Amino acid sequence: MAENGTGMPPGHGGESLLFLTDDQLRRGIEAMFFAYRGFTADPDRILAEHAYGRAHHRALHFVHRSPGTTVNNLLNILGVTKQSLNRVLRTLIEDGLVSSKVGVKDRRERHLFLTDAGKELEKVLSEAQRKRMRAAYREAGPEAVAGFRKVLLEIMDPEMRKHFDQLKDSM
Amino acid sequence: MAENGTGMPPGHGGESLLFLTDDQLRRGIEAMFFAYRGFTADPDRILAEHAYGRAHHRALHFVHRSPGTTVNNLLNILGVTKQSLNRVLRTLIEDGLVSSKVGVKDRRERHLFLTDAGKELEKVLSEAQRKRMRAAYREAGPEAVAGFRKVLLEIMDPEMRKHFDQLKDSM
DNA sequence: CTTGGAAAGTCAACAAGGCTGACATAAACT
DNA sequence: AGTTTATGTCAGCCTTGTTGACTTTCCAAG
Repeated sequence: MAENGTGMPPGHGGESLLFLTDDQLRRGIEAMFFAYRGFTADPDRILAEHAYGRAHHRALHFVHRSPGTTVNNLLNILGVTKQSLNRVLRTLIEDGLVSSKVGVKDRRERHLFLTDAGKELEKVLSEAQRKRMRAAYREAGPEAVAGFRKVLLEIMDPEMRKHFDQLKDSM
Repeated sequence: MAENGTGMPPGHGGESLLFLTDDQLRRGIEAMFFAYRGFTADPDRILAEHAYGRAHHRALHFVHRSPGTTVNNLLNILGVTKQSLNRVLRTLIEDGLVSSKVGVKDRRERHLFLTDAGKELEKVLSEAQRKRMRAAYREAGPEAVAGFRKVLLEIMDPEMRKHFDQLKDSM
């Protein structure tokens, strides 16, 4: 036992592989768990006031991010079934936060946009979330932030990484 | 408009606050979202084979981490209601993965332990999760990992941070 | 010693948000 | 004309969260 997870005996590897020990990895896993709770806490509180959930927030975020995106594209980004997404999208459309427009080139497709009310809520939600991230970034400093981003990129599934990189273009 | 989120006009602040722009923060938020999906993907697959969910994984993790912990302590760490936790705990106990022992000092309390079967499953789950984290850490390098941990700490709610730090002691 | 209250468990009911399967429609492609 | 694709919708199921009400056990303070 006393497995260090590096596949090498402890004490070997001159480049100091101590950050790859099982204990260090376990701490990172726990940090991700606790941090994600904080990450979603502020938007969750606001959403609850509007009788919405995290699923609505995600839809608002990505429609805001890629105005005119199709339902299918959103499906791939969010990684849920169309039935799940549709339920959320339908309420957002009914409530006048999202508008759905038939495609011009391919009229089977629906292109999604935020209405003014949708932009309003998205802004409130994202500003609450950014506020916490901004404070965290400021405390941690630019180099820590660079490392943070670097590790997160590596944790992603390749397909999710692809979506993440594609969003970059429209920034 | 063109709000940069720093509360300062763009171009000011000699210490390069570019990493605090709203766009940078938004990228960080998206990275967290996509990365968390990857973070949970491997355990989720294994759990599905056993007809368990993420809630079972969390319970197994923290009971493993703090053997003999009480239900109440677990409640605080996980941040759910006792009814939610109880449902999960009950199935784990019925399935012989967790054992619950009446406290000696305070006999109202139940102290939770993993059985051999519970330790087995916890190991499979955590090794799957660590495998991905290990690869990510290795790719990103020790300095990035330090930054990653630093930012995650800052994102946590103070109360969650407290729990996180308390776990450290028993490591 | 009695009683108040904390810790834990249980039952019931409900909601969000995942899932599958089946089916409809419209439009594009071959 | 027939097939595939994009979308929407209905029905039903599961997990995991919630609230509220109630019981049992048992420590501890009056």
